Amino acid sequence: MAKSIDGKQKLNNSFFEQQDVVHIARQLLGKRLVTENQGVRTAGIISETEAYAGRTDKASHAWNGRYTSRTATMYGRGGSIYVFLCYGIHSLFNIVTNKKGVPDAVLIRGVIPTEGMAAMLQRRKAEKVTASLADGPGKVSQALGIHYSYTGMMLDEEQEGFRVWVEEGQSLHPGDVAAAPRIGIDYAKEDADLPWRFYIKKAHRKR
DNA sequence: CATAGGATCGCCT
DNA sequence: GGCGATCCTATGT
Repeated sequence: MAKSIDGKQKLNNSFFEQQDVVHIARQLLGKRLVTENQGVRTAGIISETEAYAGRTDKASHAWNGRYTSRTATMYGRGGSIYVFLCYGIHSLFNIVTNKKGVPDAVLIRGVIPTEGMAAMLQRRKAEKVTASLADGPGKVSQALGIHYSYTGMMLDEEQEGFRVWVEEGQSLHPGDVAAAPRIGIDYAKEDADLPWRFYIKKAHRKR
């Protein structure tokens, strides 16, 4: 396992090649998501995730084996990133999981900022660091400088001055974590109520 | 705090 | 041509 500059353990790629995307989504809570963009480093503790279970999940872009130029990256190997444009404005950041050919992914829906506050404030056009600075999937990408054009890269791969990876972060107790239905997927019908969104309960959040 | 409406564009039909 | 794994602002309670 490689160590980053401040000594935190980067997650091994085998973590993202596990087969249970729901389990991975839960385990990512408390981990640290780090980016470097043109030399600017920003990071936050992952506080909210959602699992999307590939072909068998009606809420997934890859439902029923849907394969297009956009969703092709979901079929890459675990540990690659899937970033897509939502509502014409927002880049939504996912980490692809499972083996190559199985289009599972975890959407990162929220982080608690820990590093690079000045850069995140500037990108978010905010003046103060608050709990809402990066508590939504579009906000996460904006704060961390993740653009949808980066889709298809591997975690820890550098391209055009950009790199993103995941490190060990804070340990959580089972009671710190809540599960709930995913957001904005009413169209998924019988899959819309699956409790595949995970978040750190607010009372347990800390730096 | 809750709700409503506009922004904005690549992707799929 | 329509829409979305969202966010922000305005307005009302």
